Amino acid sequence: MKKDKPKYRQIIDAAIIVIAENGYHQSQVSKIAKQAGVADGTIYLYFKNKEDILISVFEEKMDMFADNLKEIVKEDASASEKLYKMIENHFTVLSSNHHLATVTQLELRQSNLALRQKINAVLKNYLIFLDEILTEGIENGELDNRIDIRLARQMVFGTIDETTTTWVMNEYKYDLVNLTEKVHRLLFNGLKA
Amino acid sequence: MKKDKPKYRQIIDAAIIVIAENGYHQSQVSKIAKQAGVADGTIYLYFKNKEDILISVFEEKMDMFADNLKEIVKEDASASEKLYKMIENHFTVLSSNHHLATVTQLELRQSNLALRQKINAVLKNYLIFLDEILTEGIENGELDNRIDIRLARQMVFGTIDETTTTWVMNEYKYDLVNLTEKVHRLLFNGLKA
Amino acid sequence: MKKDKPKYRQIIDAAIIVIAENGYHQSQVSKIAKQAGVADGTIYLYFKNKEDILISVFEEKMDMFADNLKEIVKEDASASEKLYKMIENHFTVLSSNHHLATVTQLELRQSNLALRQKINAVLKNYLIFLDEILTEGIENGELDNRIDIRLARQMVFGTIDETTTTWVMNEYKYDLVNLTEKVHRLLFNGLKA
Amino acid sequence: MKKDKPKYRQIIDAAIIVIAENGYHQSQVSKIAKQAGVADGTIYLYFKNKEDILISVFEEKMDMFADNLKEIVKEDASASEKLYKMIENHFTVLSSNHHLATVTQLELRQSNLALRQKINAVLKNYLIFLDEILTEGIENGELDNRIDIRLARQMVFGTIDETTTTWVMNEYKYDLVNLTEKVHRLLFNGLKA
DNA sequence: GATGAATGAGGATTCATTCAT
DNA sequence: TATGAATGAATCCTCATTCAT
Repeated sequence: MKKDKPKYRQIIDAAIIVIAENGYHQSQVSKIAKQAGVADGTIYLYFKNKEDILISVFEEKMDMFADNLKEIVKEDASASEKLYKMIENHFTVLSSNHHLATVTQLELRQSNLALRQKINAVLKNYLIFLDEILTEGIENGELDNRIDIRLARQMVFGTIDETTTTWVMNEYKYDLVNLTEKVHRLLFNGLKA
Repeated sequence: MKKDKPKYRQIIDAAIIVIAENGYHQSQVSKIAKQAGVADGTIYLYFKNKEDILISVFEEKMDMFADNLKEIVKEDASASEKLYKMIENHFTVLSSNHHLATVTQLELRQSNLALRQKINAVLKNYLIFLDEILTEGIENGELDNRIDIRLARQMVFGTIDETTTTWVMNEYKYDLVNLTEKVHRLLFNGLKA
Repeated sequence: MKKDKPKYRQIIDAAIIVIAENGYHQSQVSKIAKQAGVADGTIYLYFKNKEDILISVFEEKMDMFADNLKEIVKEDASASEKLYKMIENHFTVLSSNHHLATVTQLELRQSNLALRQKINAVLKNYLIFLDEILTEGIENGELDNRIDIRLARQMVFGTIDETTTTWVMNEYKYDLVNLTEKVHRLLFNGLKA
Repeated sequence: MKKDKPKYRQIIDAAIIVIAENGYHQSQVSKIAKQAGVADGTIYLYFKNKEDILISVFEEKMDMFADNLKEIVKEDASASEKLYKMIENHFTVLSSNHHLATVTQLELRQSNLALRQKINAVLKNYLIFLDEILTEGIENGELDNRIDIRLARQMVFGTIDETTTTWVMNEYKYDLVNLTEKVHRLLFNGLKA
């Protein structure tokens, strides 16, 4: 499996650094190769093309979010608590890796539509778990049963995403994790029964 | 004033059509010129460069949103009603112009960071009016005085934006304006006292 | 018409020189542009792509052969005389332009199959006139009526071509036109009644 | 001797198959290695470089032609008969191996000049025997003593070659060996006393 | 003001060859 | 002998912008 070889991760990590530091349009394959300490051609032993590197960056990192979220969903807790943990996890992961935050919130969005659609497919995994939290909350009477799951998901994701993007655009100059409680309150108030 | 000359608007309108139909990365200056019925060089008599065309597209159209919103804010109505009208206006304008919706929600986001930052500056105008609604609502006791205005604004804008983008990505196949009430309820519940 | 503009011919002529002097595989577009005294991009205002330059080189020059041959065919002369003039014309044109001879006999044959097939299509024009000479000669009893036109054409063209290629590979060190008479005798003996 | 080891022939045979099926420009060393069932690196234990493989392909197969021709020359027969057998042999060998015919008539000609010059050196062996037939024929009065041996050789070889190439380009859809008699008549008529 | 021909910088990708194992 | 992962040089084409007319 290519993904288990050390060079695969080396290149993924190099891509995040290069994109964060140079911007999407200034991240040539040769720059990524240099940062990864491999030859240009080596990139193509592990990735089909440049786009494939970018999708892989997203997949690898999104899996981390999804895995964490999966754990959270499994826990024995209220929907409110799970939502809280989800927001906290999202903010914590990105707070601890500014490069990754820049890449996901700003740079990757400059990619073409085809790539963005693939990225959205990856996002689906994440949103499935969010849907579970919402469904569960409605069933146990904690959330308003008149809410439309799809819209609710868009509110939650849109708010988290917009909050994170604003934080990145303000160059991380305030503490993102500190906002968890307020964001949670806004969102939960909107959803609760 | 260049903006008042007919060719200025011709080019702006051509740009929206070309970008919506061909995608951001396939919208060469020569294509826009052809659609506008002018020579390539003429573009540069009205716009500094290509980026300037795109910013102007956004400015022109955003002004329409902002102007509408300004009227809404001035009305004698509750914060809830104003929020409702704002969402409704946003959805109505984009519903009536799919080209414009595609351009603002998908295509323009593929532009580089510099352009996106300028677009954000334009957005500020819009968000200022949103802030007014929120501030007013807090002052008259309609909204929870513990809410953080900035976060609230991000929730409102993030939700509207995410909802619109999802609608565009689903190729307008359901009615966006119909969602106004549900979106309003979700948001207002999150904000109310 | 692009073909009538001076830059079109400038580029064609530059291509012949560059290919003859550097070989097919060392004839980069930028080299041709430099030789032609235009920018790289200008090439693409006149030619679809690199292959199109090469096909055009062949077309332009082959037309010269075909035009001359057309005149010869029209003359009031025996098949033997027409064949003689055809060989003489072929040898004379290439003798007077060593660059062109190198390009058609050696370099252009290194191109890929697709290009060679297009070149063959161009050759058809030339061979049609050759067929006319042969048919006429059979009809007036000058040539053996048992000959297969297609094979005869292949003998004539194959011999002329092989003779020319050998001359180019020997670096033009003997006089090609001087061989006309001997080549004509060999071929005509093979064909005559 | 490397040539006697089984892998040497394996690689030669693999090269013919790969080139015939994929075309010269799509016949990467790795593809030939795979077809031969060896590792890429192994190729370089038997051949100096890629060009060396191609020359060897030609050498091996040309030797077959030359060996056959040698036998023909030795026979006690007229020049006319020997010429007939030579043409017949040439057509028969290539008719029975379409892969080889495609490779020698079309694909190998796409190689660079250096390779083609080496191929010509290999051809010399073949042409020496042809020269012998011609010299003998002149000496015994069968052929016209005014013919130029070099030109005669070019006519014979050019005609055979052009006939074969046309047959390959027409995708072997008629019988090449059937043309022997007609080709022989054309050529011999050109040469006879 | 208007034109459109000309410019030229910039980058993803392939593949023959090597060499440590 | 045999392997195959790694190397890195090399090039066609696009398109925003200019400027002579």
